[in-house]
Amino acid sequence: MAQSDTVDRILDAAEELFADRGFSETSLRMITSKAKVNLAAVNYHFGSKNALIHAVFARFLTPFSATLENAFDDLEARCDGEPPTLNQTLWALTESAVRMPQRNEKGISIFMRLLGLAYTQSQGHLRKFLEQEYSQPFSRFMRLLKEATPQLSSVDRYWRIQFMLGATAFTMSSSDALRDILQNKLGVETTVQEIAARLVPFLAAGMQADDAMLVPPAHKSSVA
Amino acid sequence: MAQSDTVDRILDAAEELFADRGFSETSLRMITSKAKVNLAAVNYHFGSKNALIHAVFARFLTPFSATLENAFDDLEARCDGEPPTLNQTLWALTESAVRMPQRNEKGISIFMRLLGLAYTQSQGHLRKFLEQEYSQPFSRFMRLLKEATPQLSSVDRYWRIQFMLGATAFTMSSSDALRDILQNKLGVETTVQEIAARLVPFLAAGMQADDAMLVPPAHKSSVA
DNA sequence: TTGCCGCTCAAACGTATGTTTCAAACAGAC
DNA sequence: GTCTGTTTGAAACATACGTTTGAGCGGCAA
Repeated sequence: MAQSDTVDRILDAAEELFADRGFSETSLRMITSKAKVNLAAVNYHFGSKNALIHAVFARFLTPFSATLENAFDDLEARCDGEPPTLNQTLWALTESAVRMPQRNEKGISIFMRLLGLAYTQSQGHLRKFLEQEYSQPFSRFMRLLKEATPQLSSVDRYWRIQFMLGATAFTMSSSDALRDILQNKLGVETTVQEIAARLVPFLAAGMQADDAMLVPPAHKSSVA
Repeated sequence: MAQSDTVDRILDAAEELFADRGFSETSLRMITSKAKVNLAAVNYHFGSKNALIHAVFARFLTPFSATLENAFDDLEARCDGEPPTLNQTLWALTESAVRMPQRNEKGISIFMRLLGLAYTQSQGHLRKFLEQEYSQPFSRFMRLLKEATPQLSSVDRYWRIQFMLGATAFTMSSSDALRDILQNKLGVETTVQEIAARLVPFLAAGMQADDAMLVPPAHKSSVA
């Protein structure tokens, strides 16, 4: 009761502050005062700030990676030997993300923004932690992508996967701000699910673009 | 002589360190010791750390935005009234970036990584600075995108532009790391030009994807 | 030469950070 | 109630940061 309350309050506050401001821009004092918890509690329960960062990620990444494995299991079972298509694979991923139980209404966008920060703010320890902790579902996703795009060379596929990651992490990480802008400019409401629904076709199309065009087009030519 | 030497040495060191480690993770003491310059020189010549960050961006962004305006002028002149195509617009942008005179061999990737960080590390002051300093070429680019994709609804176009920005900023902001990984895994060397050459077709294809697919594929729809 | 001004330098300042300490409060078992 | 191990609390610690200070240097005009 006492422990888990404090621990969870710290995790909640840290999660939100990290997502808002980044890791090194968020101090332990901000976290503990937002969580209404004593400063020393962080080091007592987690050991260090870096370990707290890891715990924040583990709290949502561990159940998510389990959900994702199940989704991949289902998908491969349904496909019965045939490799799943690119669209199926991408949808399995996004549906797993969207279906994760949310702690609050901002849940999924915090989730996404943290993932984006993890890749972006080159915190060596975090990268190492994520790699050795969650390599399995990641590798599996990569394998599915590979089987779904046999026409691509390894190098092309590698870069296009980075492009997908970037579009996803970036968009999701600032989806709140972007949604607000859209609301103000065009008077349109948008849910995270709708953003995902727009993102997936974009990614799939990019992933499957003709890879012939490795030099700038001659000046007149254009995409039909 | 004395002044410009110190100023440039500071800018060079800051540029490289910022690109390597981010802004708040880079201290003035790291910068001045790398530049072999006294600590106080930064505040003397630039006024503050934030002003130094602005100066680093201004040094390459000002000539770049001039180059870009010229490229857009040329493009629109060549098209003679017709709106430039999406590919032409994207290539005008990337070629302007790639052709910028480089200070050293890492020039362009530092340039790219800094731009990525600018979007990613939500440093309020930087964003404000860039917006009010370089809004013109940015707006022009947006207008060209709009004219090149008349088939898209405003909302679709809005989100796809965010996807493009994300893929670009994210990839560029970690292009060094990604290049290293690729080098180790597949033993392939990659230049920034080649990354750009892979990125543009990806973006163009995503931008022009069929926008029909706004729900997951049929089998077993799960988002209730 | 003298005086001045732009610049550099070592040192210090005030503040904020992550972490540690140790006493007090607490809970549950006996 | 007493003991025991766990959790909290206020305070301090050492360190790093951005910034400021004031003395000193060097070239150059008068």
